[in-house]
Amino acid sequence: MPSKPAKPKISIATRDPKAPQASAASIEEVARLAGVSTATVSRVINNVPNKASPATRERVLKAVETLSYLPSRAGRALRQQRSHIVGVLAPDLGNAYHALISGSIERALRDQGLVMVLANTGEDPDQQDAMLREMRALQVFGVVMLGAVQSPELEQSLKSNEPLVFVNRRCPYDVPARHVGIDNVRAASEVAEYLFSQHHQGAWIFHAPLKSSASRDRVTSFQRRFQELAGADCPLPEIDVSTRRRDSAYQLAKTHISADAPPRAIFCTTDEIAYGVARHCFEIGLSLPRDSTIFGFDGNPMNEFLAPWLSTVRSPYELFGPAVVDALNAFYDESKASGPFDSILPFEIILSNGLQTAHAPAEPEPV
Amino acid sequence: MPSKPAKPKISIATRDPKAPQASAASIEEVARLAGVSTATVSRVINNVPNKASPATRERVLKAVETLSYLPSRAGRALRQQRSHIVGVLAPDLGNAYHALISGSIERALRDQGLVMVLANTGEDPDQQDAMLREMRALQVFGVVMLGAVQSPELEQSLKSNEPLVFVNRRCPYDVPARHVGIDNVRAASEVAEYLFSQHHQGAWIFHAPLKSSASRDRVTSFQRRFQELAGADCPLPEIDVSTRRRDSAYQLAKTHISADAPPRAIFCTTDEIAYGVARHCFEIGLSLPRDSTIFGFDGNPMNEFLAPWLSTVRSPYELFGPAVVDALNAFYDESKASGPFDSILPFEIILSNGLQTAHAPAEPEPV
DNA sequence: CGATTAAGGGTAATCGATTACCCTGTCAAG
DNA sequence: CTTGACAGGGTAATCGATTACCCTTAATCG
Repeated sequence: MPSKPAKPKISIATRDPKAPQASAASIEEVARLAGVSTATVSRVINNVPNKASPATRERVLKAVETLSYLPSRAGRALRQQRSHIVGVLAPDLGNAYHALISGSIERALRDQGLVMVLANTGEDPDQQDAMLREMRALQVFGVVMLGAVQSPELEQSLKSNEPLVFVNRRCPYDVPARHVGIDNVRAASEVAEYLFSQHHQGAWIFHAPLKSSASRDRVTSFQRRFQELAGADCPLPEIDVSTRRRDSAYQLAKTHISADAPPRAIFCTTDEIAYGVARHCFEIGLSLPRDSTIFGFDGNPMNEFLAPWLSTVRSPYELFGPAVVDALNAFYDESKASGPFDSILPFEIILSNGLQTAHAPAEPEPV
Repeated sequence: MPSKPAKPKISIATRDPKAPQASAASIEEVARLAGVSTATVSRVINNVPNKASPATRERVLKAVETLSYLPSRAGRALRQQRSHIVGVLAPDLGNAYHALISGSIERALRDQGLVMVLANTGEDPDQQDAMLREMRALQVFGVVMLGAVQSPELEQSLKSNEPLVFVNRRCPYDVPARHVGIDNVRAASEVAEYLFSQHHQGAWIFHAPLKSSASRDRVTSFQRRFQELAGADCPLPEIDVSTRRRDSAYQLAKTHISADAPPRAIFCTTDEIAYGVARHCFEIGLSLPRDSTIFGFDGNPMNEFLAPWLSTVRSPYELFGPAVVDALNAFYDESKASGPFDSILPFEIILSNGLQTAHAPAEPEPV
């Protein structure tokens, strides 16, 4: 055999663009091949007990194998009035925190035979509403709200008791609703204790919009604990980064932080905000964490590589998926229907272990 | 009116966990309310021309509004043998590059009224196969392969001419297949030119597995161009990071790079790999980019904030979504069915503009 | 032995849309 | 006046599953 370039090990006949989509086998064909009715095939596939003898079962499974039969999701959903799809509504996949949690949720769903429809909502009520309607049209198994905002359809969904799980941020309406997240109050309190132990003088706070319960909890708990320790008149300047984006934080840091009197301690309610603040700090010649201790929230795994100067509260990303799936299943399990509505996951305080300094950017070199 | 705590502005009656899911209105009810047949309702909804007088149209739309009718996706999919779902198979949502591209694709799909099912495949052929089967069962509108690997079901999908679009990495089989990505060959060649202009002595290469066409193109093109400029005997040590993860790159950098003779130029085939290599460089006391020029690929937008020392080839994230949607639509458009199979997007060379140094990590401080 | 009960399995209704096919007017061209 | 063409709209088949209901057989119980 002459040696050939080996990259595509298996070669396929050239695709015929006009080849008809060989329509997949239906339950009818399986039934015919196995010599039983479609009812029996359905029962075998769905493991209905006492409805098929071992011999029949075997014949059906053999036919399924032969035809490589896959039940049509549409047929099933139409009849059962329920699909195996779970919608995940996330503010922004560009945010590592949301992307990681979505990833964790997807893996956990897959283990249950469910699939994830993922949508960016941009924290926009209209987009959130459009997607909630879409989820209804899909008759989803459940909806996961990663960073919900108030919106009419969300209200509607709550009223009709649709299977809804809120992640991280709690439900923006005052009704009982399932929730998965960390204990932001305790975490922020521990951060306050740590920062107080390092810098008794006070700390600056850069926070995301307070419409989010997570941001609120983090800010108020931090303030309360710090003032408990340092006295009520302790300065805790509060800067509202009106988005949750690093560039907004960067711009705000520019107007608030100057090299002559930099804050010795900075508490940011998310890592993203910390990145923006830190960028400015580096650009005015500060050295972190020597000149300022900066604390974030979320614990992006990338920090170890790119932001060793950042202390943060790490969320247990991999636990979110299973917890969300449990919360969804509870909607269909009579016995758990009124179980606990909150799933509080453990967090971890990560202290900066790297001393990293930056100088002002040089002029870009010409190509 | 007495002032009340204002957080949840709208209050909802306590949810009744046993409330029946008020089943949504069907096309039948709309037809009854409008006094027409379901056929007419369907035609109005789908804008079939010359099938409804303006008056009828109006009545139907009014009924749709009144009942807040939403067509069942399952009913539609069952009849049309095609859903409005697009599957996106990505190796890992924890990778910012994949997350950003998925986000862009989702937005573009939404603009077309399509929804995205997203799945992590972990570059595992078995998981990829399971998801490809799932996509068939869902009768998806199309499948987007972000980082495809060879697998039996993929072969099968290609053979049956399913609507498949490969992103970034080309199809791992040697058949015509639609592809969206940047011109890796040209990009790597330009990187080689730049690195040569800075450091004629040569460069080290850290690369992801060469099973990926993107990695192959980047490595071979870089080598070819650098050797054209520097001579064939120019040293270009090549280190295979067998995963595409930053921690693997970090470990390999540890065994290959020492402080006494660090490489003056390092070419990494992805930003993630560059992060791992850079971490080691920082830890042994190097200053980047002063001591080494390090080049990545992908252009994570976070670099501006967290890795200003990194030069990189930036992918136009926001262009991926529309390009992918175009490629998918081409499968259903007779006139475009045999159009160009490749959509090559522009890239941008980003040169490091920050000088940032790191010292070895300090002992973690006790809590 | 008769009456129950459980196992095994078939028949056909059902879910909610789309669409092929058919029918009725109207109007303009020839 | 006849003939088409076209607008407007209804009837019913169809997509592929699940499942309520029914039937037969065999085993069990008193």
